[in-house]
Parts: sequence; C-alpha cells; structure tokens
Amino acid sequence: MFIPSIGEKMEVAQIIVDVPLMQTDKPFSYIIPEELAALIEVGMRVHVPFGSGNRLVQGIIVGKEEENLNLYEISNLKAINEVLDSTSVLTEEQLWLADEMRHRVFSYKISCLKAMLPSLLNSNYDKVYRDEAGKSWYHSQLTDEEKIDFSKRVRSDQLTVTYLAKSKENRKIEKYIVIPDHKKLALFEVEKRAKKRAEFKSFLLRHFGEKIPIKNLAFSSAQVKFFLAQDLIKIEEVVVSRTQAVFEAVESDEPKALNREQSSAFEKIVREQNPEDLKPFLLEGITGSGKTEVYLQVISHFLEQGKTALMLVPEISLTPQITHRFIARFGDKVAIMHSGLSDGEKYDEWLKIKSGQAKVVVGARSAIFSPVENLGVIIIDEEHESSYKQDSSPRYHARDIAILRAKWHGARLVLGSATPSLESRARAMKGNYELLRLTKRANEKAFLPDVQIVDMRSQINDRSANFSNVLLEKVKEKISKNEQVILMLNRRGYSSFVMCRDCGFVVECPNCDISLTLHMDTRTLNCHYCGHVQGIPQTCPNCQSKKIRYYGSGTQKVQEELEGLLTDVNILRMDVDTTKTKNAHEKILNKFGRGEAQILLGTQMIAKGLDFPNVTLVGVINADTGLNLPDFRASERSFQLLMQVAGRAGRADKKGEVLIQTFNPEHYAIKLAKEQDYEKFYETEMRFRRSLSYPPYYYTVQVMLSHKVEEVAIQKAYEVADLLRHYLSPQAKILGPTARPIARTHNLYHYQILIKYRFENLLEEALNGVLELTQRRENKDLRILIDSEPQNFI
DNA sequence: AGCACGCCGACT
DNA sequence: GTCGGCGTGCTC
Repeated sequence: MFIPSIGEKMEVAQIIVDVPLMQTDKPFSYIIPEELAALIEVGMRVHVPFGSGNRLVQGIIVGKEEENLNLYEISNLKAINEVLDSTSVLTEEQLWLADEMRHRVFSYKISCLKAMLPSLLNSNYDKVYRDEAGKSWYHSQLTDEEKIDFSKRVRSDQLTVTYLAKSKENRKIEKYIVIPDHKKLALFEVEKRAKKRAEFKSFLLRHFGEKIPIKNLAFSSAQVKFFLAQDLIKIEEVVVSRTQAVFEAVESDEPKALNREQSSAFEKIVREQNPEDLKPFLLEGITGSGKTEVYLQVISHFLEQGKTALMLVPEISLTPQITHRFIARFGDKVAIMHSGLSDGEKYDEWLKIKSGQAKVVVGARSAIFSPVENLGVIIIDEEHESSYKQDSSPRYHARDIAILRAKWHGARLVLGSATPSLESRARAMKGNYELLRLTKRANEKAFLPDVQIVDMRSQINDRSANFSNVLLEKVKEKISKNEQVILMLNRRGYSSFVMCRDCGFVVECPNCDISLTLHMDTRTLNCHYCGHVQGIPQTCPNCQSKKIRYYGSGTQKVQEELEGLLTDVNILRMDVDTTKTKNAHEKILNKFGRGEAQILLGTQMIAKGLDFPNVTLVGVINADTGLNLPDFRASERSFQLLMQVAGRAGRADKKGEVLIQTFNPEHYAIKLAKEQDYEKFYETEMRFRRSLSYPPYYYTVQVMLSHKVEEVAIQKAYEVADLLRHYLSPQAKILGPTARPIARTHNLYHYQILIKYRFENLLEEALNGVLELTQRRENKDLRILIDSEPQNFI
C-alpha cells in the first residue's frame, strides 16, 4: 500500500468501480500517488485494488480533490494502481448524463457510464499464481479442477497470487517497408546464388521513396527479415482506421431544392432562438415527403456554423442506402455507429468522434452517447420506433437522453416520423413540442399508393394458407410486366416451432415455458430466452410418430409455398436467418435493386427506408398477427408498420399498389392504415388510451420479480405491491401482480406489477425501497427489475 | 462478484 | 486434535 507522509495535503480521487452491484454503487476514495498526480483527470479510466484480496478492477474517476487527511483516513485509503488513459474518455457532459440517467433507469452508475464507452475500453481480468521456484500459471488457462487445487495451495501458502487487469483497447496497424538510403541499398552485393534476394533488391530499388505495404508482398518474410538485419530497409507502422473503406465508394451529392413545406420546416428549425425557449420539434411528414433532405440541410446549416450533428435512425433501417446519403453529402466528416460493426470498428469510429474529426454522427440507439462536442442539432428519425428504448439494463430511452443533451448544448432536437408515437404527438398538441408538418410528396410526380384490404375470411383458399387469389393474381400481373414486388410477413407472434402432426406435440424448452424456435442454418432448436440448444427430433418425443413438421421460419415456409404456386420466379428472402452474416442485408438489397429477383419476401426489416423505383406492389401477408397481442401498443404498432410498408410502393413515377391481407378488416388500425389517415388514428387511439388510463395520459412503470420457487415469487410480488400502495397516492393505479406472459425462463418464475400514475412525488423513493428488498438476506434469490416506461409487454 | 473470516463435521 | 465445507459480510 502507498504510505504518504503525514500532515501533507494529498490528492484523493472519487472512483466508480466496475462492480455492478447495489452494495458497490457509490464512489470510492483512492489516493492519487504523487507520480500520477499530474496525469490524472476526471473521466479517465484507472485500475484500482479492490476488496480484501486487492484484486484489480477498472474504475472511472468521477471526482478529484486535494484534501487534508488525518492518519486514520490515510491508513484506510488505498492508492490508484495504474492510469489507462492519457486524456479523459468521458466528458464532463457524459458524467452529468450518467448522473441524470442514474435515477431514471434503476441501474448502476457504472452501467450508465459503460453505456457511453466502446466495449474495447473494458478491461480483461486475470490472476497469476507463482510458486517458490518462480514458475507461474494464469488462472484463466487452468481447468476447473486445477482452479480448485490452486486455490487450496494459495491458502496453504504454497503459491502467491497477483492480480492482472488489462484494457482491451487495440488499434489496427499496417506495416510498410521504407528504404532509408538508396545508395547503400544499391551498393549492397547480393550473393550470386541468392536469386530471390536479387529480385527483392531490384524490386525495392524500383520502389524507392514509396511506402511499400508489407501486406500482399510478393516476397517472403524471410527476405524482409534479411534486408532488415542488414539495415537496408526499415519497417514503419501506421495506425489505420478499420472503417475507412466505406467512404471511398460513395459519390458526393448536392443539396436538393426544398419545396415550400420543407423550407418552412427548415427555417423554423434553424431560426435564432434563446436557448431557454428551445423546444423539441416534431417533424411529421408522410412517406416520401422529403424529411431526410430537411435533415441533411439542417445539419449542413449547423456545420457551417462550426457546430456538429447527431442523427439517430432505428437499427434495422441503418442500411447502406441511408448511410450513403449522409456520406455522399458530408464525406469523411461522418461517423457511422451501429451494431453490425465489430468491436474494433466501433472503437475506431468512436476515436474519430472523440478526436473531433467526425462532425456528423449517424447511428442507432447507443450513438446518442457519442462524445461529440459543440452539438448544433440532434435528429431522431422514425422517432416512434420502440427500439430507441433499450430493453436491458440500463433501460434508457434515446429520446430522453437527447432531450438532456440538447439542453446541455443549447442544441435543436428534431423528432421525425410519418406516424409519431402517441406520446410525442400528444406533447406536440400540448405545446411541449413544436409541430412541423410535411403533407406533400417531395417528388410531385409520385402517386400516393392505392391501398386495398383483402378480407381473408372470405378468401379461404384450399391451394394456399397464406395467399389469397387476389394477391396471387396481382403478383403474377406485376411480374409479367417486369415490375417488382415486396411481400411482408409480420413476424410478431409468428415464430417457427416444431410440431407433431399426429398428436400436436410441440417441443418446449426444459427451463422455460416456451416452445423452442427452429434455426434452419444450424439445424437446431434454440430457446430465445435462456439460450438452450438441442437437436431437431426425427420422431415425435410424445407419440413416436414420424410426421414431425417444421419450417425454418415463417418466411421460409411462405417462400416454399410461393414457389409452389408460381413457376419461374426468383424470390429473395430477408429475415433473421438470411441476414446473420456481415453485410448480408446489403447484399440482398443490392441483388433486388439490380433486378435479380422479382420478389423480395421479408419480415419487418423490409418496411424501413427502402426505396426501389421498380416496386409497384407491396403485399402484407398477415396484417393481424401483431394486433391481438397482450400489449396496449399493439394497435399503434400495427398501424405504424402498415403505413410504413405501404410507403414502399410507388416511390417513383409508377403508380404503386398495396394489398393488406387480414382476418380483421374492420379493425380501426387496419382501416385507417388503408386510408393513410394518421390524424383519425391518433384521435381514435387517444380515446382508447384515455378510457383505459394508458400512456400518454398516464406514465407507466413495470416491476418484475423472479424467483426459482413460484410461491415465493408470488408472495414477494404481493409484498412489493403492498409496499407501493403504502408509498403512492390513491390516484396511482397498481395492476397485478400477474404472471408474465412467459411465466418461466431460466428456471425462474416471473411475476410483474404495472404502476400507472400521473403525479407521484414519492415514486422514486418507493421504487428504490423495492430494490432495497433484494438486499435482505432472506431475499438473496429474489431478482427485481424495474422498467420505467416499458415498451414491450411480451 | 470475489474474497476472507468463521464456525461446525469427518478424518490423519 | 485439524482440514476444509460453505454461510455471512465487506469492499475506499
């Protein structure tokens, strides 16, 4: 331990350690050793000894002061072991965001902080055992038996332990050969028999003055080694970005003229305003109304003022089509952040943002935390998408973070959608957001699609379970005219499973009350909750029948069916199975764009942002599978999806048609999607939400409890509900406890409580009280999760 | 989490 | 008598 001299002032750092637990969810004080004092700043990562064994853990410095400590305090502090950064990885703003987030998301401070950093900045931990002879072993490389044996030998003092911690951070380096001295190389005499050396020498002389990449060199590494040993060449290492390639392939593009509505929206967004008066803008624009062009020009405007921009799009629509538009306009000022990147690529993009090189960040949810400075505008496109809410801890909503960041920077916040969430639209109606509307298609030649509903109840088709004759005929017609078709299968509530046709037996997960999902690519049955994997049975485990039927996915089944119904047709399938590999998404869309297939068949992911001029028919195979789910947003989601997919037809100068197959033709979500009437939908849905006290009239919080013994889970859930009733006002509505829709996963039983409320001063206190329950010894097997404004109830 | 301390059962 | 099992409590 570091022992400073007494009576001196010394620097002490407040550190949040990487141990996500309630007991350790607070800053710990550490002495800053004198030799590190000049290097350490708030927002840096460090390694610190932690716990009785002094194992090393990563920590983040959140505060630093000079203090006069007495002997007692000094002897109770440990010292920082290592500093991992030369400059802060977290900005003052991000530390503030983490504070703000902390009491909304019911997660740990360290989890909030880590959400803002690329995962390569996490540390790997290991232990080294050493015997008296100095021989050493790494803990991570031992077998389970050895681990037990080694820990015994540690206790009997035969071995000593040291702790290791290492940041995972790495960069891609390319090596080049450079020739320092032409004359020296030219005069160097190669032995006569060494033909390869002579060849290499003349090759080098021809390339004098260049940096010769060592990659793909036609000469062996032995050759390089030899010339290196003779001091004739040098190796130069250059750090390269792992994500650069994308930018080179994109042609640049110029701003387009805005129509009157677009320029009015533009002017309102960029107009000078007092930072205190700034309100978020809700940009409501029908598909094809040119929202993206408005975004691009708003971003340009702020770039010209020397500011930066942050643009969020939903993960699934972060397609090359969208990102290319930003790269085409802003070139290498753009950084792209999405889950398809490797950890290394994400880190490189992060560096590009952190260094200030990137002025425009385009990314999915987590990009909201990008360390961009001097923000001029934040844009959230398709703001109604539920994927902006993270569904694991920390359960933040990107929109809430955006509001905080916009406030911090005095930046504009633009929420854009053709079908805004009811929450946002209601806030706009109350005047909390400023509503801007685009009601006309930007390309005036483009027609609004003609939407037709097909009542499947009167279309009982013995040839096909999925296709009505109307849809089938339309598909044939379009194909015969050399036009293209998009078919969408609503996969919500439509997963693939293995079922016995004789006895109806469905293979279920042994740990969870849910049927296993078939994965055709790996030929396995997987549980989507606990990760259990097993083979596909050849005979029914229940009745031994061989008539066990399966399809890889809903889409695969539909594809096979369609191929049986139509001859000589190419179908491209796009779903979770076919887009698993890197860039698979892009490849499928490019193929379709080149006209290599007449039909693109896919799940929701084809509904977003695609723009193919030759597509004149969009068919929705099953509009209602999402409609009857036990979720109060089911109608809203269905309506939004149908509106969006309808927008895929007739994007250019050909008239588009949309066919929606449904068993619920009278349902308002479907009827109003046909009429493309958001306004009416908003009114209808708001009435429903009001009568049942759901958002946006009420706020919601979901409390989930899990325990391996069902009775205990139930009993504790009632205990929690009572506790909540005690704290909250009679106006708060506490629903439940009820069993979760999937009542058992991971061999745990899940119960939930839903709180609906309007004004509750004690809510945060009450919920923290609920979390405190898990700290009691008798509740050590009880898990409690709190989700504020949950997006998914299934 | 992960590590140490501490209090009870089956062994040299 | 002690070795080692895991219940309990703490981490600057």
